[in-house]
Amino acid sequence: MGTTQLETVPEPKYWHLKTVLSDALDSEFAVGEILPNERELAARFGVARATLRQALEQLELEGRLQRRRGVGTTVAPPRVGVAVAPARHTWPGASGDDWQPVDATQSDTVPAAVARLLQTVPGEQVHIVRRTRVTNGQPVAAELLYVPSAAVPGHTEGPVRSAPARARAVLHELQELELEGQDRTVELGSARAEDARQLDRLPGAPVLVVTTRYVSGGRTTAVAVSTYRADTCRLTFGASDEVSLLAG
Amino acid sequence: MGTTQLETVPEPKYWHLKTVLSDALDSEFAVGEILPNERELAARFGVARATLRQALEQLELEGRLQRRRGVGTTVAPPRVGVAVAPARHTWPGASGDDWQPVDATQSDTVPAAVARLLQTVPGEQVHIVRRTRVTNGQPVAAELLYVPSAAVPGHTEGPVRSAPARARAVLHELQELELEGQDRTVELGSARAEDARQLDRLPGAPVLVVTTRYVSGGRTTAVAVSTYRADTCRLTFGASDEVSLLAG
DNA sequence: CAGTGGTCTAGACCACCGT
DNA sequence: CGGTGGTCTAGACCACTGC
Repeated sequence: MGTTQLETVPEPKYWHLKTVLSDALDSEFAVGEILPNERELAARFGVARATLRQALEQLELEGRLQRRRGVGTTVAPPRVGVAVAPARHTWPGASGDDWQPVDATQSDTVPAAVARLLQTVPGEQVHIVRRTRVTNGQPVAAELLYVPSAAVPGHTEGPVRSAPARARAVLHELQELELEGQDRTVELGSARAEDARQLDRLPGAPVLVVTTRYVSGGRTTAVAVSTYRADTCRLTFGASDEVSLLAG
Repeated sequence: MGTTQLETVPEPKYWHLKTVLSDALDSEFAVGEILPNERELAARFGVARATLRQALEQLELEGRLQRRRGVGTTVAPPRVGVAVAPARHTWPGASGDDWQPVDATQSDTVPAAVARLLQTVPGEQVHIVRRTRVTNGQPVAAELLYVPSAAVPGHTEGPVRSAPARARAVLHELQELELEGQDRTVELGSARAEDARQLDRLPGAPVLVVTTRYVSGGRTTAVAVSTYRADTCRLTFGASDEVSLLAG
């Protein structure tokens, strides 16, 4: 450094910091390694802690770092590729998907965006199935699946069952229907408090929200809203995961 | 409030603020309307400006707000649905896509991730085509398309052409090849300086990075890295856009 | 308990936009 | 030029983790 005369177009400090840290991560740190704490890093770079944190936040957003309160900041492993669109259209809960049913409830109020997709009227009963997706032992996604009760009029009123069993019952009924099509949207969101808990993140953490519409009998029969951890996930669409192809 | 006994788990102020602001946006503001400036809002809510900004940042991330330096904070329109995966596989630059070629260069160095996908060796020449995607007059995405020069050995050495013409030449050559397949990944990233300029955002702005692999002749023939504005875009995959279906 | 990251404050200055 | 959002500082306290 010395007498820095540079910065004709002053680059924000945190931006420059991010670059420096990023290079250091590539060359001097191994995955899982713990970085010095924020106060020390800030001192080492001669900036306020808030500025240092701005750089760390960006790197975390890009999946380079992982920070945990009370523990420290570690170097994150490369993002996991998670398959979102299987080769053939299938209902959620079809054999082979790696989602785990959590529970199921019934409600007559759903988010406005979901009601619009399902074309339900206010007050109409809808099953809400919660599921989790786990990859390599890490939770990567939480899902809420909305199915109008009218679409699956099965005899689910049997004896009291466990929460996962109720979820499985709804999913099982879906398989009976003919799936005519599906489409998806992906957008950025922030984790609601409940999702955050499931994903082992703080509320507000960045997530990729995948909304899937399932079409059967000429109408939207189910809507799944899946929230994936944006810091650790790379969503894959199409033929196959990059890794498996390169291995071939 | 009064003597708030609630909050056994105290909710952060900025989180609560975000909720309050979000509700206010729904009920009291119209799209495009300008909010009071940050200093005034902070005073009105009795918090430091930094705290207020934390809430605004989240709302901007979710596409509810739009902030511009020197101008102010406005209520954002709903996110635009942009089709990412067409019904049939096509090469980039096929007639009908709404990308605009910007320029094309040749280089022997590409990002490591791209080189891995293309299986190019260091030093191998690769065409790099820049394109922009514009929807409703707003730039929504910037793209870098990488094509190994060996894959398109056409006679592009003709007379000097304009930058867009060079780009079109490469794209045109691609159409001649048979496209055998493609797959995509979507992940969260932050805008590089150059992308940020094209997208009319500040560097580091959150973007959705779509990486498309085009397969021809049994190998990866092209890789497109498209960065979409995460604040304004909702990527759509599959049959069709939600809007067009609901309209039917 | 000590140490970590997360939240919050009250200020300052800068870069940018429109008038 | 005045007003906006963007950056930065130097502190403080809190919530969580692990020993």
